[in-house]
Amino acid sequence: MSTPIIKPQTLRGFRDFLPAMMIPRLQIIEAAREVYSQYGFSPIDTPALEYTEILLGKGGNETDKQLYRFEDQGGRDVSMRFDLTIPFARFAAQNIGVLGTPFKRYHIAPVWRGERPARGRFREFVQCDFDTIGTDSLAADIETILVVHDLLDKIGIGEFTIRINHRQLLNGLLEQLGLLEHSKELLRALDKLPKIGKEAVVKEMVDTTGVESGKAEQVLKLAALQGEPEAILEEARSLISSSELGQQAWSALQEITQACSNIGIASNRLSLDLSIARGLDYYTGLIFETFLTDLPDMGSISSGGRYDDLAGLYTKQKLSGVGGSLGLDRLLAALDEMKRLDEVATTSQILVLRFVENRLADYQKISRVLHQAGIASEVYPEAKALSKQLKYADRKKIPLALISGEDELAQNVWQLKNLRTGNQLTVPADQLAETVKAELNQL
RNA sequence: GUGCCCAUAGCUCAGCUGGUUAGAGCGUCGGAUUGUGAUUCCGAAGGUCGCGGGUUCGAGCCCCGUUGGGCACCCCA
Repeated sequence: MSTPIIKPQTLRGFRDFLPAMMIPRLQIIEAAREVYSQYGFSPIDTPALEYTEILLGKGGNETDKQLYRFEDQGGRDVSMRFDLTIPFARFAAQNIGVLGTPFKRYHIAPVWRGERPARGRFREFVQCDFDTIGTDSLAADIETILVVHDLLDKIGIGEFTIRINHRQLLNGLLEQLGLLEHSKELLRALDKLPKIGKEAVVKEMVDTTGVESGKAEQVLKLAALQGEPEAILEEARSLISSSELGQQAWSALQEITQACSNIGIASNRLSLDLSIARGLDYYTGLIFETFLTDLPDMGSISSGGRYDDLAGLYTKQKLSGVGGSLGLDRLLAALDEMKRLDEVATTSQILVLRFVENRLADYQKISRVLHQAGIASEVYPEAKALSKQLKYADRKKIPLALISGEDELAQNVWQLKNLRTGNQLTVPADQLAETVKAELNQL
């Protein structure tokens, strides 16, 4: 009787990452780090676990946040973070004294939510957040849009649209209509506009708040505006004219859209969409979501906005800010579906074949020479038939192979084979690194 | 958390109204080819039909539960 084996399985909504998925994953993280750094955001990290009271704050309950919550070995009530913003609020409250303002950070890390998994939705996923806190300047709002734009552009995910809106514009409208007290329900209904349509939204508004359907339709009138940002703003002007907050929001949106346009953001990539409401209640100003043109139903792959009191729960110091988040795993699910992921199974650029068994040292030595020249090289471990070794390179999609037996070793030359083209060159040892580099550049 | 659909070899799937030893393609491994891969040819391995229970003379197929996946609500990256 052998020992019964334990069924290997991962938890629902949790996943393994094979090299073919992990390599593009790291490429995106690398792209995000580059763009964030270029704009002056600094990296930080925080613990995966926090005191539950920190994460729950005042509003919201445990099931609302879909928390993984438990008691630790010391009897503390702890939970796994469900986003990076709340931990950042705690972090800022605790550390802003030594950091100073304005403070710009980025944070790339996994978060956990015990919600039902679906397409592009997992229980463990990585967010790539960036925020600027300690300034009310619209410069930071504009920069936030630029960062999202540059990052998605760099990743090469195809066409996308960043849809922006402003919380106070909606509130201004509600104020003018005398509906401010119902803003939460109304905004939640409004958020569903693209999905369920105008009539259903009006119905939900009436059902949940008891407002007259005529007023609900007026809310929709603003949200349903389509077209160029300038035109929409022009239309919206009169709808919020009696609200001071609304007018401020209006000016902010105008400044943001104009700045983006002047800076050179393509007009199809930034649109004003007054139906965007965002579920999260801490947003108070600019809000945005980003959709892929080819896969709009994947949901927003990057979203964020401005808040005027990030850390009010944890400190008396008022910290306003603006930021965004890129959903790495949702983005990867989209890339996967669009068949835009490279089929790469290794990072090696060249495979050194172990042709002659007792010449291993020569093969490892040349591999190190390549490493020192910045080339990713590996030596096949066994002196199997060359066809087997080449097949390994094939499967891993390694583009080059280095083949040398006794004859070449005696002459101090190497056979460099390009596995994509089948071409083969005889290269003297001292020219190998540069020849390999030249070959790689041509791929 | 509620409702619905799905689960057969590493992958994609076939398997008739429940009826003997469960199949294919691709992949893997070995060989044709002891100095050259992704083509071709030959051969092999690999499944307690997700798991547990029930109905039945008999279950991959029917019923219940459970785990995992998908879709719609909900929420969101």
